Amino acid sequence: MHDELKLDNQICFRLYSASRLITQAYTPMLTALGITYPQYLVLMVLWEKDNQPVNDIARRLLLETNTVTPLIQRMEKQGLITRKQGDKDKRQQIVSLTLNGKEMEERAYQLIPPAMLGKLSACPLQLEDYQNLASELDSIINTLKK
Amino acid sequence: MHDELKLDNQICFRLYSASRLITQAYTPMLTALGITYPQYLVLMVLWEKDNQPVNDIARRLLLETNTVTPLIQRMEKQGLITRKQGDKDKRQQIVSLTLNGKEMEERAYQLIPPAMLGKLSACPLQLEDYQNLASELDSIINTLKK
DNA sequence: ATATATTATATCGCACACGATACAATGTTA
DNA sequence: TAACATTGTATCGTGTGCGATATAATATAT
Repeated sequence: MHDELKLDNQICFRLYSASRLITQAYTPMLTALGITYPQYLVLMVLWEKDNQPVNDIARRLLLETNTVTPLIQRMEKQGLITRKQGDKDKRQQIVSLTLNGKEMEERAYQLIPPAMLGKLSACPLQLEDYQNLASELDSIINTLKK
Repeated sequence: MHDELKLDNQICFRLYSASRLITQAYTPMLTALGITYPQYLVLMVLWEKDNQPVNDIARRLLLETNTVTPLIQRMEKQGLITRKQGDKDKRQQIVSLTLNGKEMEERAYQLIPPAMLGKLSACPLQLEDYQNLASELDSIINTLKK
């Protein structure tokens, strides 16, 4: 038995588990808003800057466009965003928030941060630990992203 | 614009991205072995302890059995594992490694750790940082898991 | 200007994740 | 022991992720 192949020695398994568990923790609040976690990510991108082409959204989220295209198609059906062909570049599809999509920001702000604080209140990590964690994750992300 | 809803302030988005990127980094080696990352996780569980029921594998990976069942069905088709009904409890399906599944451990050991070391060689994190990261992720995992 | 290469998006196929549900085997209780 | 609850696995439906491919629009090069 090689120690390198033990589950408990794998950073990757920890990342995979932590990512799934924290997404699961978001789910009840997101369900109340009628959205999924990746849809929430797209909304956050658009709340920061509206009217972006698919490509920019995908790059911001480090996702492929063939993941984002069906995602925003579902969001369009749900009335959260609209799409229109770009003016300068007719290949682009510019994604814009609907009123519904814009109003969801305030509801998310009221709902999600306090609920997540509650869910992580039993976690022994301090503010400093979270900052370290963020910095370590950024190192890994920057090393591995194209 | 609420700071709490900025993508760059989200630990969850970092976890989600780091998890995807590091899984992507594994993919070329796993493809060479003919398996996926979740299948690799199941193999690691069985390399540590063979002949386990579906439920124990799922619990070890913090996954639901309705995720693991189709996963091991595909692995059975590929000849990596076999399933047989439990003796004491006939509801259980005991999952066992085939010779092929057993032999993959040595191939994985030769292939994966050195390749991952290479891919992360440009990462500025030191051994101590990885240990901190593991510990911080464990805190989050233990807080959120059932 | 035209042939060629690149880019932006979309479609398809496959493998997860997971909520909801079904069902048989086991445990529990009156 | 008969009725009921629980447990272990499986099935189904939906929504990602992503490799492979297609297509139209744009950029580049000759």
